[in-house]
Amino acid sequence: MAGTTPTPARRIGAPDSKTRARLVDAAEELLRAAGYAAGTARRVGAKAGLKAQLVHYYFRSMDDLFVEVFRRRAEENLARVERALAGAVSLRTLWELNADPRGTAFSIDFVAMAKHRKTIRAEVARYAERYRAAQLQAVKRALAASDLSAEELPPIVALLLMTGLSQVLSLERSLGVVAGHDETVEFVIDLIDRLDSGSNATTP
Amino acid sequence: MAGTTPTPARRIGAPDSKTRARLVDAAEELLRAAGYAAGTARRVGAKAGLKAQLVHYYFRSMDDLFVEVFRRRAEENLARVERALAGAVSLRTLWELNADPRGTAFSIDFVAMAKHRKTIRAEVARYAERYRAAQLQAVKRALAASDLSAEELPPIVALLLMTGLSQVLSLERSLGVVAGHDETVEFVIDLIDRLDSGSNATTP
DNA sequence: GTCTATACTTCGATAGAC
DNA sequence: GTCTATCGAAGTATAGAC
Repeated sequence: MAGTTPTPARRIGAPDSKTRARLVDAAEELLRAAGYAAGTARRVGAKAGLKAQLVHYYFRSMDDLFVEVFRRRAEENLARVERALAGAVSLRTLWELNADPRGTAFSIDFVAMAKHRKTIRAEVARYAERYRAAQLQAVKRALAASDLSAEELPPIVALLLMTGLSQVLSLERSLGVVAGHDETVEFVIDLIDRLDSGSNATTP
Repeated sequence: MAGTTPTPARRIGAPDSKTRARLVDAAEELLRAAGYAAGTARRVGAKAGLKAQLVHYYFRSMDDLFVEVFRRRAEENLARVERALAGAVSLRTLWELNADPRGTAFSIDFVAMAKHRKTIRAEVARYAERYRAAQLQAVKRALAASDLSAEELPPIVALLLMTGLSQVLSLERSLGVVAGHDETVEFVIDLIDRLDSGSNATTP
């Protein structure tokens, strides 16, 4: 994984430069507000109040910049989630972490990008795996505290259902399609609470 | 809804032109293979073996072309689904329709586009609503045939869970992240089959 | 009705000035 | 170590030739 860059022909700015950080900020804001098609060096520069060429001084390519944007947000997100899941945790907490729009909304563009740019795909996949692993541990613990056995509801199934649901809700919301959302969320939270409190006798 | 175009300043080619259809084909193929960032007039033209300028003769803008690509595929999909859901239908059939990658894989790019281009968003949202409505009818009928009441599992909840799950599976698959997928699919299909056959006594 | 020559804007990237 | 002047390629769109 370390021999990917053949010979760095061009000089690249210091990783801890303040200017560099400003560019990453600007790029993130731009991607969030206007999607990845708007992620051009010129626009990033303009947004940061800097010359566009600086982008290419601090980043070998636009993809490198995008990866940096993603990585910074991803690490922050992971840290937040791992912190929240450190101790004993309820399914309710997990649900709310997943429903937090900070992750999803903005990552749709990255998933779209990931489909055809391998450096980005690698980054997104690595993050997805770490995120999944952290959550799975928490789901396992939460379900162990309920009176549902792992055969009745395997943790990975519960997790994928929750993840899928919050993703589809967030995605539809971004389209303005929200029919049935409230009802569904209410139902699921109710179900989750019953599992958390350890009595699921009548639950389908 | 009909007065959107102020004054068509430029001449536009006939909607039933054979050349036009070739361009739509090329664009669809390109989007599928290389994502929406590759959807440029020059590339579409090249792929179709035609001059790039023809794209602008047949479509007022690139967005118009994308809308056309989406609409054509969406209508085809809807027809296919409505046909499949016409008669009595099982949850299993519904699940398999949803899991069909023909829809999802390629629509991620459109959802990403939709977030920031309003003509595309309108088209995608309209499709999402029609698709949802068709499926919801089918879920209602399928669940009515099971021995689960609408309070125990509201149709919209079942539908959003299924949709979310197949979306998240497809999305992760595109990243190469597939841990737990097989197990989850097996579990869900098993659950679905039990519901379809009308005996869910022991189901969580 | 169909296509092309052309305009002009914006792109990523680099070589070289400070 | 930091930034800028500049390049060639690629982008959308139109006006006008067939």
